[in-house]
Amino acid sequence: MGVSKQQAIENKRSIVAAAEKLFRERGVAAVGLTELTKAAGFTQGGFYNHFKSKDALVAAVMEKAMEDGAAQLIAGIQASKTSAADPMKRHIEWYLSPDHLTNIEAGCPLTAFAGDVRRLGKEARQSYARGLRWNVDQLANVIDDENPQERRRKAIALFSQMVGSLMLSRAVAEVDPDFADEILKDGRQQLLQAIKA
Amino acid sequence: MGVSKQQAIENKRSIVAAAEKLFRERGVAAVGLTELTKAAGFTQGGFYNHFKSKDALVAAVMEKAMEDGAAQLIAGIQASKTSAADPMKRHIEWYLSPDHLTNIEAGCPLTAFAGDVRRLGKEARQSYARGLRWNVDQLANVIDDENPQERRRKAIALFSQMVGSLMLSRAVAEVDPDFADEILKDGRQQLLQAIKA
DNA sequence: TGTACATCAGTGAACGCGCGTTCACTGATGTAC
DNA sequence: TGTACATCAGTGAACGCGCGTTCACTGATGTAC
Repeated sequence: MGVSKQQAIENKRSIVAAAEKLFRERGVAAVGLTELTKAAGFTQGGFYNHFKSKDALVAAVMEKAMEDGAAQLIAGIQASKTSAADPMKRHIEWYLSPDHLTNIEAGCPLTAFAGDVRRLGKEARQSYARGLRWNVDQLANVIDDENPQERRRKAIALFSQMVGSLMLSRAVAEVDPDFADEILKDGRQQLLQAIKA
Repeated sequence: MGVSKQQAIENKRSIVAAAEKLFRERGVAAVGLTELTKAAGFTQGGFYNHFKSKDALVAAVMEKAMEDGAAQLIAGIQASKTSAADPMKRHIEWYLSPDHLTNIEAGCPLTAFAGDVRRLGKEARQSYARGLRWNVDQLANVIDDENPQERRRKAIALFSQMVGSLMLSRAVAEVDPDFADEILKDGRQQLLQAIKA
């Protein structure tokens, strides 16, 4: 009650941030606005000063998640350049790491929302599709092949396998951790082998 | 009201069948028991004559989905044997077909529930993990390699890519059908190439 | 084989609860003079 | 620079609604004699 415009903008941001974490971890449908605004440090009523509906928040969250994912990918590629490492190798090793397996909240949004996105609002689905297109484009740029079409094909297949390995590993992580490890390790090994050939 | 034991068993089955369709399509959290029992042709109250909770139904649905998926896979492999086709090739072509893309209700349960399973009850998660293990075992059996360990490794990587391609394709199918097609086609092409090498 | 009665699948109203959303209110911020 | 007032982010109670679950009930099925 009585808050500077600057503070209001930061508050809106913290609602989006809290929502992103909760949506990734527990699913969009399972998280209510009361819980969500409380996690951001507010009461439910103020929510509608920032968003016209839960759906609008979902769209904002997806947009932000895609931006964060993009920034993460660029940072990884840049770091590889300065350290003279193979960016694709580095990316695969991070993507299929035990760390990324556990860290859904801050990991790749394309895997985190892969299951939910079909059921979200149109705006969120469009953000997701745009994010995926962008991701594939970036990967294609660092793939070792002189044919651009072939680079794109490889990028799509590579990324599909990364997403599939991570999703399946996460799916069984709690009840069958050994199997989860095996899936992750195997995906890493096969992909690293594939980019050498 | 007043129903033969035989009929009661069939009614329970139709609750599970209706639930499976709805859960696959819309997600477990988003489907209520009232809607669900109505879809099966009953009123909500009778539900608890068959299951002690929604969670128990979810477990039964997952169990049934895994059995159906297993039967589907076996039938596919058998059909390949009698027609002298390569079972893996046939499987990939079916898995990454436009038909399977659309038909979530009757398609592979491992992809259909890949996003949701982490958030379901323990029994359901265990069924899923068991189903995935079984699926990998079956695929390993039809892979062309004399080393059993290598067969298993290839099976895991292959299936991960199938799941990833199908998930991503489905994720963007509604808002970007061209891209969805590209993902599916590309996955198919790359996988068919991989099993030849 | 026919009758009397217990069983129990299915009905539909009701329970407390949390959902998304609305609203009258508050009070510090930010503006106009 | 100081005062008066409009703005609007945040509060917290309330809305109708559907959730998962419970319950008293019904009546055909299935059993005991």
